[in-house]
Amino acid sequence: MNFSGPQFLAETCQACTIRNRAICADLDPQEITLLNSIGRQRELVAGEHLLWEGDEAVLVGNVVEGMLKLSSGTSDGREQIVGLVYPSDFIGRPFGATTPYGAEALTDAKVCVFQRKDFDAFAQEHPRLEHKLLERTLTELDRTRRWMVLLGRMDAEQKLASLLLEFDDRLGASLRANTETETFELPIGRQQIADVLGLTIETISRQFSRMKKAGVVALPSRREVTILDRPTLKSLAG
Amino acid sequence: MNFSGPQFLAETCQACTIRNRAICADLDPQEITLLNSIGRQRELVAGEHLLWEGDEAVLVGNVVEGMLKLSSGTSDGREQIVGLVYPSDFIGRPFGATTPYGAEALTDAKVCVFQRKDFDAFAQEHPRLEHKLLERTLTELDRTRRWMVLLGRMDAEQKLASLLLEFDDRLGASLRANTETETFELPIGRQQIADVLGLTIETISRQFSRMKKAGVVALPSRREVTILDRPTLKSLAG
DNA sequence: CGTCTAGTTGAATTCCGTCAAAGCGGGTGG
DNA sequence: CCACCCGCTTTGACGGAATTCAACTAGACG
Repeated sequence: MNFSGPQFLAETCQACTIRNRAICADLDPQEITLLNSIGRQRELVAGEHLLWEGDEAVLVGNVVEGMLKLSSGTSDGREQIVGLVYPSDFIGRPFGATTPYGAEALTDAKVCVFQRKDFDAFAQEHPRLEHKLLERTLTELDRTRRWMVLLGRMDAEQKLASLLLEFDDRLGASLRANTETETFELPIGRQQIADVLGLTIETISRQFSRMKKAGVVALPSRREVTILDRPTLKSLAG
Repeated sequence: MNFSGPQFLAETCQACTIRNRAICADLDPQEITLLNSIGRQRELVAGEHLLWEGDEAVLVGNVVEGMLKLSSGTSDGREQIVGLVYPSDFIGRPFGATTPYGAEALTDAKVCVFQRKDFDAFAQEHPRLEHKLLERTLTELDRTRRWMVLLGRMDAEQKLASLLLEFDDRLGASLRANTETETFELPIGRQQIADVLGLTIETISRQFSRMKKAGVVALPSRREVTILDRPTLKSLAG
């Protein structure tokens, strides 16, 4: 089955939920059609890899739905998550030989993918696209550097509080059960929270328990968090 | 005194030592002249700030000589260095409202600076420049993410060993006393090494002492390091 | 020669990691 | 429908690595 015909995908693009937030925003209809002709939608199930660390960089894309993690392994087999990728975020390494980190779906996900060399060529000829990509990359670099402060200078409590606030912010309306409550669904399990924050699963668990006992959050289920006392949570985040 | 006349700077650019490594490489003579007309050279003494964290982003530039650090402070007054900037590296935050971290000269330095809005406008009209900047930003993002693995998952010994190897690599010929020895000059003091690695000055000092005692490095002076046993140092870095 | 800053070293403490065991919950098969 | 199982999470006890606090030392500079 081949979905890469311009016709089919042009329609997909029109209906695309991230159409005006992703890097393809601002392209004119003709450019969109052209971009369509080189890309295709790909569905990932939770746990499926899109990119493997160290592989040749063959794919780039845009996340349409779901969440992915970017991660890098250490020599002793542990892992550090170096980025979380949300809908409308760009993924992959254009203009480079190898992918310096793996990308794995955390939830079922939908990604609009391109062969890197097709994308590179297209980008070179469409400065507006490159400009969007540049802005996005600069923003991502800022975010990554803020994260470095977290990894380098914060204790376990500050790290977890910060992450919960970030989830609450970035998942926003999309994954929140409804707009009235302060409850949201965690996109990742305890082990991966640990891998994001540079801690162990036991430390995460203990910090959750402490926050629960202190009445700052409630944990209706393993994958849900309710913020009971936002000001305190913010102060814990430092 | 005004150095911003096209004439003067056009000549400066021709003689620029980083001319073919920085983002201005690949521009044609006409573009260079134009770029000159909006930029100027600025000399910094060690310790001088080029950008303040949180300030409005007014400046961007290229480092010509010397080294700078990018850093972000924590609420309790400690600091995390989020990037080291070497000659030919780009510095500052184009297309953004505020500078998310401070930039301070570690050594006396020479920087080719532009008003951000002038640079933004120029970049928008010169896709080749934006492309260079994009490549550079992508590379910087990769480097930053590798650093996250270091901050999140390595112990003090691995962190310091990794940093020494990076210095040895990146300072290369430029700051190395001479090409035959394994000695190089540290661009930063103990406190700032600690701020790079997310550790304290005491821990850095102890790790240096351990490596010295183990015969892996020698420390001819506070600011010099000699690598005596590179294979072991590499294995310490993990 | 004294002062000042940067770095080193030591002792006590704290936080987090490690190891181990038990608890929970969702799914499957009897 | 229930019992069992498996993976994930929680909790506890302990040890170790890094921080903290504090005293001391080495150079640099007047």
